[in-house]
Amino acid sequence: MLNEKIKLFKALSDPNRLRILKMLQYKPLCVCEVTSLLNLATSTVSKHLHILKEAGFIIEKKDGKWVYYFINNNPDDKRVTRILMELDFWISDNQQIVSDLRKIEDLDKQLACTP
Amino acid sequence: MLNEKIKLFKALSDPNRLRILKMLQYKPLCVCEVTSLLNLATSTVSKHLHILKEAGFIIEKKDGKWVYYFINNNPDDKRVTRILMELDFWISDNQQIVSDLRKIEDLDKQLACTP
DNA sequence: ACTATATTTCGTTAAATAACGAAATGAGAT
DNA sequence: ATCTCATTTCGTTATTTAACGAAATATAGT
Repeated sequence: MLNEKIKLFKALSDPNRLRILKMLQYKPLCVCEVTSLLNLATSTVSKHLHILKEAGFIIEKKDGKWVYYFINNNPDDKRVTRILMELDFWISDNQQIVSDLRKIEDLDKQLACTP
Repeated sequence: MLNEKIKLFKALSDPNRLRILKMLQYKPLCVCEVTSLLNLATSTVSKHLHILKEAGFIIEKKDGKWVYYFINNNPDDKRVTRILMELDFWISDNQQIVSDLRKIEDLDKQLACTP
C-alpha cells in the first residue's frame, strides 16, 4: 500500500526530525539529551523519536534509566538505508544542522539529564 | 532554512502525488488526463500539481487549451534529480502504480478530456 | 464579441499533525 | 516496598492538509 510507503517521507517532513536524524548520525543520544538540544518538551521529543522508529530510521536500546536511540544501520530495509545515505546530500550545509552538531560536542550529559 | 528543504519531502508525502510523479515519468499528461486517472476533482488535482511544481519535481508547458506537466529533468537542483532517480526504487512493485501505468496505455485523451 | 472548454483560485469542511503540560509507566537505587 | 527520575501516554489546542464545489480566469474557435 502506498500509505505504508509514504510513512518514510512523512517522517522526513519535519525539521525537528531531520535535526534528530542528523544528530544521531553523529552519535547515539538519549531522549533527554535530544530534548536539551532541541529545546522542546520531553513528550514532544518522545513522539518524534517514536515516529522515526516506526519509519525504521532509528532503533532504541535501553541502558539503565535511559533510552538511547541509534541510527538503524541494519540493511534489512534497503529503502531506509538508501534514504539515510542520501540525507547528508539533501540537507548539507544547513546552518541549523551545523550548529546542532557543534552543540553535541560540548554537550554535558550530566548537565542535560538532571533536574 | 530547513523548512525550505522539507518542501521536497512534504511533496512526496501524499499517495496521489506519488502516483502523479510515476505517471509523468511514464509520459507527460495534461490536468484532465491526470484527473481522469486519479478520479479526483479537477481542483484537487490542480493543487497537487502545483505542490509538485513548487517543489521542483515537475514543470508545466501550455499547449492550446491544455496545460501539460513534465518531469523536471533539468539537473539544476541536484536534490530533485537524485530523488526522482530514487523514486522507482522506493515505491517499486506497488499495485496501485502498476495499475495506473497500465491505464495510461489505454487512456483516450479525447474521452478523458471532454465533458 | 460570444461560446465552449481547461485550469486555477476561493471558501469551506473534515482529518492529520505538532506542540504543551499533566498523569501514568518502567526501571534503577535506597 | 518505596523513592526517584527518564520516558511514554493522554487530553487539549492551534496549525496544516486534502478534499470538494462554485466562481473566476484563460485560451481556442465561431
